[in-house]
Amino acid sequence: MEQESRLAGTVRPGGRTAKVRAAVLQATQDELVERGFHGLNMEQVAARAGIGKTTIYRRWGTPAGLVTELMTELAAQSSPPPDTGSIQGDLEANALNVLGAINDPHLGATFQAVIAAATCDEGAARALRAFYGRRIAEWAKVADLAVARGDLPAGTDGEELIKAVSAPLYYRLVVTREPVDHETAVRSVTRALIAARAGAFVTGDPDPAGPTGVDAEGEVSTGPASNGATATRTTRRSRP
Amino acid sequence: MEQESRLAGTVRPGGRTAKVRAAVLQATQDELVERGFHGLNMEQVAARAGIGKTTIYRRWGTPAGLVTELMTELAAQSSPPPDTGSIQGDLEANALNVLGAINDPHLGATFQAVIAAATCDEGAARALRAFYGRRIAEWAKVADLAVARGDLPAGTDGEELIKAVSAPLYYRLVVTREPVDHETAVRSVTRALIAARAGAFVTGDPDPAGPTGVDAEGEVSTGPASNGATATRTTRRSRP
DNA sequence: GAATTAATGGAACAAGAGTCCCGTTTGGCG
DNA sequence: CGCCAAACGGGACTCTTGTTCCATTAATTC
Repeated sequence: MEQESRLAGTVRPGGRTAKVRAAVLQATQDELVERGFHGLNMEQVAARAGIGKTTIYRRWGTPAGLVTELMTELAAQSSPPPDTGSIQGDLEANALNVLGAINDPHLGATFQAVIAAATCDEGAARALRAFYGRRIAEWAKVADLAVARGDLPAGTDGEELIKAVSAPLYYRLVVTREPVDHETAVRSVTRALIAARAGAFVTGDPDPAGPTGVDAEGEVSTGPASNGATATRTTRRSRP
Repeated sequence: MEQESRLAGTVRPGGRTAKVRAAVLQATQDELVERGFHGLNMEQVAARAGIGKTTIYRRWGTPAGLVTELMTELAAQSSPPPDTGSIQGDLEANALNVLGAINDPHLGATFQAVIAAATCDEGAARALRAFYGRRIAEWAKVADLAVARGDLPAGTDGEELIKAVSAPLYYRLVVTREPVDHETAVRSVTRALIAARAGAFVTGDPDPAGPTGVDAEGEVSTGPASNGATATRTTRRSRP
């Protein structure tokens, strides 16, 4: 079950351990590309890495553990946001960065694996949150710069904006499972930017554009039943 | 939660078979809520449903198979979009519908399970695409109505708009794994609507607002390989 | 470069998941 | 009502997955 799971060369970072780790992570990634997360097999990974399976179990415990460390590893390699000088350019850089990651065979497989792992393993979920928390916070800076330049309304929530740019891409990757292409990425930027310029990302202000006012307070309750805002509703209960 | 779901396609839709099916799907859902997808155990489901495990294996084969059928079942129960009379109200109804599904213990667990299953099982992936394809197409009609009323620019792509409203919610559910609340839903509507009114969802027109022109092709590079539009999905079946 | 000790590897072992066989039950139909 | 085919159930069986034990290897320390 739960092993020591001492992460990356904690105690003895010496050459052998590091080599084992590298070989295992590499094998894990290759296996993910070929068979996906659910096909990830500890014994198979061990064989591929040329490592005894005892070692794999001892250090990583489960497939989710392997994937979690792989994600941690990738997190360390993520590129910092460039400052292209325009918020448009920066957001596009972000979108294309995500696009590239999603469509890269290795990275795409890894992300999907971690997402899958996170639905069942708390460690993977933490790694995922940590990764995106950091990444989003980092990219949010470009929005702050834009605000400082006067390119965006004061008070714009940078993190929300970055999320808004990325969301449609991941949504397609994971939920609707459509191919995600360059145009999707660019459009996502355009749409988010329009909303941002209109002040829709200003903190604590859900109702920026007068006529588009949100009257909210529909309150949801009843399971999946729809329950909106204005006018008539055909409230229908689906089966809980 | 006694579902009398009878949907078959089976050769013998008679009483016993249907009861077995209902019991198994119910047990599956309960197990998903308690243990998640990766904890889904065929033997456990069989025991809980009071059904021989041979039957489970024979009819559904794998955990992914169980989850896939569960999703198909839920798809049949999804509620149709209301026509609230305003695009704002309709989109909010959609967002709250999604919100309710995500936050419902049973539905939320099921969605996450199917999403996880879809990353490795082609059947689950198909079911997922089918479900959202239908759902989105159905809700897209409210956008068409809005266009007819003059509430939205002519040529607005309804499906894209619906996706834009849902994406941030699923993104939070699956990727950043933050709680998804009412405000998130409402803001998602606001933002999408602003972009829609500005024409950002008009088909084949990625550059509606002049000054917000997209110069694209900046190409990002760094870190994760960037890659124009190569949609490589690596899904693979588990076992027969 | 010898001692010390963490880390690894291999093989046997235990647990469980998935399959198979075959007898029993049930629904459809004349 | 009685027959037949389809579906179910139980239990034995097999193969995969995960664990344990202990000898071996190699990094660190002095």
